[in-house]
Amino acid sequence: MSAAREATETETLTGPAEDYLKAIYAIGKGYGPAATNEIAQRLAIAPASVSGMVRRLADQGLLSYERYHGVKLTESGRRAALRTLRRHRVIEAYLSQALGYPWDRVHHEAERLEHAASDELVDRMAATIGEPEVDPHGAPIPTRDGSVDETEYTSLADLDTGAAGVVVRVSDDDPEMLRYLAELSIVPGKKITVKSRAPYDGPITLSVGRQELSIGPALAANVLIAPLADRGSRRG
Amino acid sequence: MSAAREATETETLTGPAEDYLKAIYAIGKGYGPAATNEIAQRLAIAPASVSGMVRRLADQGLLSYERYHGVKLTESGRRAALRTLRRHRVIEAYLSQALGYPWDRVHHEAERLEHAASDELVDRMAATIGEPEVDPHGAPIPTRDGSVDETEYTSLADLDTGAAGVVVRVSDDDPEMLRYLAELSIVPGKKITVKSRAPYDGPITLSVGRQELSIGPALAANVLIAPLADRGSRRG
DNA sequence: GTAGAAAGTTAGGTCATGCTAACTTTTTTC
DNA sequence: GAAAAAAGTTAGCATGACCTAACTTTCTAC
Repeated sequence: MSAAREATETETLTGPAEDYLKAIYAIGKGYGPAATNEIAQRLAIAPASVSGMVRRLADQGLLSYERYHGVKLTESGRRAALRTLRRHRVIEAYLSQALGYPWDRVHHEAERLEHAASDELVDRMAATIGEPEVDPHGAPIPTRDGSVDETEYTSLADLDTGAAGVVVRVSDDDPEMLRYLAELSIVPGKKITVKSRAPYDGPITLSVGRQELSIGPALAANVLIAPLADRGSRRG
Repeated sequence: MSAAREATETETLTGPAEDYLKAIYAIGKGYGPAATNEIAQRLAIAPASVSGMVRRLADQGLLSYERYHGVKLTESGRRAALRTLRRHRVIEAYLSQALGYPWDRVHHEAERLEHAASDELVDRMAATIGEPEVDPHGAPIPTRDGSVDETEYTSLADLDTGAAGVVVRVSDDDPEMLRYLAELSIVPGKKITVKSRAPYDGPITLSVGRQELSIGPALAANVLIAPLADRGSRRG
């Protein structure tokens, strides 16, 4: 409706603008709407600040915006978000694999580098470590041409008692949590079975490898699982 | 004299501020004064813009400044400049050695990354490629604790006819020039002998390896040489 | 269906970084 | 040593990105 300027595609985005697009992408899972407050919270800024930036991004044709209602990425905004996401995740993977960066700190470093690294650098990094498909936390890396695996996984907090699955992804932004998860060896690729769940948001008891352990639901919510069919899984 | 705020050292500098410090360092070779116009020219901004930033940097105790006269880095400013310079050059070396980046483009990429990369990342890069002492253009890399090789070399434009020397360093910021120099194999480490010099800023004829070639003085000025003692150098 | 809560916006301010135009100071030149 | 040139500065403006405070709109609950 509004006369949004045609996005010139080559137009270079500022660091903060890229951060907004990433946040909006994350909230709406690529397509859905994002609320002002939620964007503000994710970026740790005041809601009032979001209104201004959102207008600028809308002017650039990166998102559609109607006052007092949420924003949605346009196709061009989605592509821009995915470019940044690709950078971020390739950088994370590279730092981890090529430079031995600890997995709890790659996110922080990548947050700054993603705005400075050229596409060529990111592509060279990806090539050097063998075109990875996921980052160190299991998040899928968008391809150069902007496609991503958008599979939605169940969180460990929602897995039924007795169910088993493989950890596919964990939240990436809390170093302390990441260190704890690594300690429990809850890392992408690990098989997990839910042994029991205490009621009233009580602890969830798991078996991971040959260990048995309990974690709170808040932590479990940060672990995404690809469920395994129950029947036939005789090997524990 | 002026009540400069004590530099808190950990205070984080903005990208532009780091660029100013680098420029001032380069102009004054670490210690000398830098003129407003020269800073402006190097950073490709208007002289009027320099006055403002210079005041801010002086307030932060990074440089000493007296109106209408040049600026000089303070000890703290010099350290900050060297930190940035170390980042820049380590990144250049890393891009070149670890990622196969062409030497004419590492400068441009490093210009942006140097403001985003953490010290930890830079140190890991340096360690990974074996703690290099120079960048791909031959510029010395400052150490972690802020010392640099400050040897001043003669430019190829100033070398006498008949004199020989080894290329130690070339300018890093003009990709086209770098490609041309590489073509002529005028690269750090190469031995060069000045065969003749045409008068009135005419071409300089060199022997490089088993080739003989002529270059203009403008290009020669961008090549720094460590002279070799003439006598005894029987092997050409 | 209206009152209060929640969400979102505008108004007005700040800071860093740049700009141009007009002015001042310093340097150079004869 | 005075006039012209060069160098440097201030004044005033713009932009991006943030802030708080005050206001408006929308949603929720009864």
